[in-house]
Amino acid sequence: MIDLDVVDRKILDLLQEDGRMTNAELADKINLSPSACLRRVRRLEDEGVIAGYVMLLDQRAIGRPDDIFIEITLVSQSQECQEAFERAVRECRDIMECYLMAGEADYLLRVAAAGTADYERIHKSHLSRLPGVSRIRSNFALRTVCKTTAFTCRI
Amino acid sequence: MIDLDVVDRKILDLLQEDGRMTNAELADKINLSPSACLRRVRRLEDEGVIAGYVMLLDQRAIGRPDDIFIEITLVSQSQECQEAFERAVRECRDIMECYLMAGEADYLLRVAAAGTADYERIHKSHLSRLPGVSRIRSNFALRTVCKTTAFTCRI
DNA sequence: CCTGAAAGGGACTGCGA
DNA sequence: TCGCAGTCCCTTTCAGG
Repeated sequence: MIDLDVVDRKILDLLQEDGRMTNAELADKINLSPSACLRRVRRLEDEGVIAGYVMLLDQRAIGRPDDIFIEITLVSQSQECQEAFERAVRECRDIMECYLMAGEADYLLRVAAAGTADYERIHKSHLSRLPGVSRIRSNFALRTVCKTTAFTCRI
Repeated sequence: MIDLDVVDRKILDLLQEDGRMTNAELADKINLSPSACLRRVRRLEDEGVIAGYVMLLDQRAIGRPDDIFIEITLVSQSQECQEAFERAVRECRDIMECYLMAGEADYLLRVAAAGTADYERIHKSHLSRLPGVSRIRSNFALRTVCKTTAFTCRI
């Protein structure tokens, strides 16, 4: 576990909000010279604190506004069964997230779809064909209340 | 709904993978001049296709490796009840996502915690104090099988 | 750990096609 | 739309404290 000082936290907060902020602007906001600022950012990247930088698409604008959460139960929790299922999940580009769960269902998935008709297609051609599935339960999200990729770096 | 040509899709694919790629490198990869490339990126930003650029933190490295999915049922689905609940949710920095759901539970939340003890703290001091809650059901994720912020721009 | 200087490269704009 | 060319700013490294 890496320890982060106040300046590191400020850097992380700012870059979580704007991943393309220039080093010069970042340095200015934390009152540090650009070279010192860059060295800290590189250190955070090298240490693995910073996982990466990404562009986010607007789900609506690209025509996939709907989120569906899917609980999946497997016929068996054997290692082979899980591995086969997970391999297939990772290859399906409609599945945005997948978690192995404690509790009732074995897996929780999030799929992004273009309405119910598109979800039916995804269900038919992908989800129902995932190996070792015994039960699928789909839950539609009506609206996203909030969503963030940013963690609060408590100072 | 905006129509995106093949070049736009390539731009979106590349920037979703690396949000800090320089315009010069991006232009090179799509075989376009930097000025033409930059113009397209700006158009995609202005049109709202690109929602933004963010840095991603490694949940493990910052000491919050655990994801908990929480189904919440309200005492009433009246508009006031929903609004009060959602306002409180948006102010809680431990809640990473919240969706209004169709189906059994009213809301689905994701919380990032530092182990079960930390989740107990979050549950006690935040979740159980959210207004109008009748039932809370917590589901721990044992492992993240896959997770992406990137949509496939089918070419 | 920091600052500052210097070189090299990128971002952005205006113009002609 | 594109590409080109010019200007300005940023990135990055290195020397020195």
